[in-house]
Amino acid sequence: MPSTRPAERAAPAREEPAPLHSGVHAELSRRFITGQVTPGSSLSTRGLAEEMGVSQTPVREALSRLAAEGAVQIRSKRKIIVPTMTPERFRELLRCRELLEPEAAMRALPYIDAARLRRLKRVDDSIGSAIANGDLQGYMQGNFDFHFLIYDALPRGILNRLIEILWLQFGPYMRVVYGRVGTANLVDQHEVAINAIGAGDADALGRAILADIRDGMDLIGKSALCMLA
Amino acid sequence: MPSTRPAERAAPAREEPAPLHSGVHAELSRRFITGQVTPGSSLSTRGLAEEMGVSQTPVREALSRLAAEGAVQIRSKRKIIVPTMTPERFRELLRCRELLEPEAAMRALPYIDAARLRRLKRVDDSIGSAIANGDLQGYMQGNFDFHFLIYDALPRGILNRLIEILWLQFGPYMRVVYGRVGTANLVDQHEVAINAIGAGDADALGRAILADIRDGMDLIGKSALCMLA
DNA sequence: GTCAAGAATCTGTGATGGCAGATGCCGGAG
DNA sequence: CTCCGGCATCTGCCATCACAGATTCTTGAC
Repeated sequence: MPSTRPAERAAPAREEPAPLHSGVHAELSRRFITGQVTPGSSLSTRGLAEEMGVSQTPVREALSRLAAEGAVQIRSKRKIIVPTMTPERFRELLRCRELLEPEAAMRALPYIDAARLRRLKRVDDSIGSAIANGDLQGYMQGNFDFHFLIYDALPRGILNRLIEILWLQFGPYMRVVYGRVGTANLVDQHEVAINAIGAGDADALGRAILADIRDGMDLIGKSALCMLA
Repeated sequence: MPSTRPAERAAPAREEPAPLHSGVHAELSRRFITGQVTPGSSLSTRGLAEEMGVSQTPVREALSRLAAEGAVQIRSKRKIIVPTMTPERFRELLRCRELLEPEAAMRALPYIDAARLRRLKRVDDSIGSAIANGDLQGYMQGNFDFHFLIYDALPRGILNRLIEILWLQFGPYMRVVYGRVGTANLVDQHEVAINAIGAGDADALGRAILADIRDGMDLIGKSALCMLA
């Protein structure tokens, strides 16, 4: 099972029950990263509470965290909404990714061992089959797992946390873009990255990650034609 | 009857009371950024609630946000603490700042008008007098104001939000470092930055911000001698 | 039919109370 | 003196209720 838990890497060995708000936040994060929420839609504390079988209190706490992470905006008009998608915001998101992710990958490279590299290849395969099956959600989950399998080789990083925040905001947008232009024309930069890792070539790895992000940048250009709201 | 407009709320704009948790978060953020909390210390929801005259609920919500921002760690052992200071963490914080802040400054440069430049000079003066008076808290507040007066010229940025998160984690550490090595040997890169802004020289501005951060890096090196925990 | 007033509902927000685990203090046994 | 058992206290956590603004639906007037 791929790690779907973004932040909270707790609950290691002890049989200590994880706080409910932590579970709610993990579930919501998964939905955001896999694009199961659409920009502009609204969430409600009561609705989510009932859906997840908990009270409002842990849901509110989780939503507070998501608000701090920029995944949701809390309007004073008694509305909690997913930020609407604008080309400017999308572009800035990608530029921040360009700034952080190649650096994170290059730094993490020395810590990627053979086992992790095998897992990377396995995840990349699952991404391929997800694309073949038109499984958008599976593709996005795999894409997330792939990138963070690299970055998290260097553990406990502040840098990785920042990148995670970007992905939380990024997921809902990507969903929309993929829904418009499809995933067919995806060039697989992941294979290039895997080869760079195998060769221990940090610069090549950084370039591959950068190219992967730039591909997303191109997608928005292509989808900008039909994008108006 | 010429249907009276249901509301002519154009002019006065009825003031909407800000949520309590928002105020609590703002106050706590200020304390973190100005170094009024010490690494390793613990906070309690009830204590802060009583101190600020509110219930636990808004305090918990504010602390959730601060946890998402990395300013506090929420231990499952019924403790919520300010992260302890380690040289590695301090170094990574500074490296993330190096990555983001020069870029943010260079991007914001075209949006800095004369009025903002004047405010920058005024803040820089206040920093000088704070140093002269040994007012550490005033110095840190001024330093924060100075940097974000630059970055926020380009409004509503995701990048700025990431930088703010870094500063929230940075404040408690800086307090400790300054307390150890003092603020006497601070070279004022701010003046260099102001001149670069006046000249419209983006590269020079980026270099000045970078040098300002590197100075902090040097400080930790100097204080590493007496740093053990 | 149109449209506005009002009621029912839904929203985030905040306070309260209580649960269970962790901490600390204090006194008694050795 | 040391040690340790138990109780008082403090902790985060969560459910519940109440409140006020916003939204939606209904209803009644014209």
